Amino acid sequence: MLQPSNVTSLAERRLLHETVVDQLRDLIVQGELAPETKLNERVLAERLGTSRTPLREAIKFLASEGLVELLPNRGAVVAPLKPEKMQEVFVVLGALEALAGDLACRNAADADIADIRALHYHMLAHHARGELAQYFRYNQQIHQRIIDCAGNATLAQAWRAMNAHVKRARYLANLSGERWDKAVKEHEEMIEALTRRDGAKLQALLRDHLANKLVMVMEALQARKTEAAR
Amino acid sequence: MLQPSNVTSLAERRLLHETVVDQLRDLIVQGELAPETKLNERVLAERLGTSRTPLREAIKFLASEGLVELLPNRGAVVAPLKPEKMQEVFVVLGALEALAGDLACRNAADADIADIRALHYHMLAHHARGELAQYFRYNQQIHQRIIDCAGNATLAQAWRAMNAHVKRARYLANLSGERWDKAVKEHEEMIEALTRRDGAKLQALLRDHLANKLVMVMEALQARKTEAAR
DNA sequence: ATTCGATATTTTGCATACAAAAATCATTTG
DNA sequence: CAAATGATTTTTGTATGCAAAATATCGAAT
Repeated sequence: MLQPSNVTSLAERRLLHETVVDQLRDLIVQGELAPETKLNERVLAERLGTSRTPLREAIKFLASEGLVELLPNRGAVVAPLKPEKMQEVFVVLGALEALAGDLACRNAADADIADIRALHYHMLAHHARGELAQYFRYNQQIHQRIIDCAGNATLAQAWRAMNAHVKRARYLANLSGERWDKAVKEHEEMIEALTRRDGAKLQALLRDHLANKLVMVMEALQARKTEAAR
Repeated sequence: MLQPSNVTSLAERRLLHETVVDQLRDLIVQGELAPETKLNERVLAERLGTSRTPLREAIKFLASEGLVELLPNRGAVVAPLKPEKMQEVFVVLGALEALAGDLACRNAADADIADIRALHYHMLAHHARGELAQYFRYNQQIHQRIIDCAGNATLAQAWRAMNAHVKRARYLANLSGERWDKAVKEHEEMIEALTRRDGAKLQALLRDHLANKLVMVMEALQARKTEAAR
């Protein structure tokens, strides 16, 4: 007889360290912990309901992802959100997404493409209603699904790490109507290329899409900077 | 008055945790700790001359790089060296190196290219003498330098993480004379393209070069597998 | 008032302690 | 003799302790 109650036994067992990693990553990506915030171990450990040891392990883990910076004998800070870093991240992310797009065109099942198309229509709906937060959610899901369709877990992991940095910048990108429309149009073309399984085209579209995204993020960062200077 | 003795103060101060990360990474990459070896904390800490705390932090750090796997409540093991994983890594590495090659052709200083060319000749010399270990050393240095010339620290870090996996497989790749000659020839063309600053060409060459490297690694893995099966 | 310096406090980095889980081993039982 | 069971040991995961480094505080001197 099968053991239906047992299927989750291994997956469920989460280490405190991992939940701390996820919580802390969320805090950073959501901007709850602003860039360059000092991570006080005692305070943070209390806030997350653990002791310093698992928290320190989590900090080391996130340091490897580049979300926090370690300062010898001075603890750790949330990684600064520098324009130069953003440029670098977008260049790498462009290469990874382009690769993923190409692979997805070869490997995706028809059902996967249908799913992505469905997500796309959801996104269109939220765009039409001007619902930015939900638009972003579906947008992220679409990109995530394209990566997953590439069928390369190593690529997916590298992408996630890079994308975390982009997500962090997202909350300060106030999409102007014009830019938003353009982004949607680009998505339209991407879905088309994916449906036609035109890898070369999708690759190019993803590159352009990310390049435009970078421009928006850079403008937002510039705006934040001038705002901070006044 | 200036404080000339102070210039190294910040850089020099290394955390025990970091030296442990480096030591442990080396042990894994060099194959001293074989794939799937269980990492006993007490034993390893003693071997590296520290306590369990910094060791555990190092393990978490390397887990993020994918060199060790965490097993809930069962510690950690050196990441297995699976053919599927290798394929994935090489695909991603191909995209990263191609990108780096393209960027290097734009951004490298003439002096950098001259340096790389010099490394290339060193490598040729060791190839001619059949000195495999030294050949590998210069080979790695050349690839590293190309990445560096791209002028993208984020790219460089992502590359290093991927490359660690490849390095790990290297020690079991018994270069046959024929394959070795071919690899050298490919390097010859790469240097040429870089000198001409032909980014598109270098990109393509790097892709092919890595694809061939993958074939060699896969054969070696296959050989090891059949050997283990007897 | 500002800067410097000594002292007190906090915080980090590492080691150790302790409880819970896993692994091992011996014993028993079918 | 193999499998199962239970006790024992080992190992992991987390908390805590302690020394060293960094930071803050306060007062004195220019």
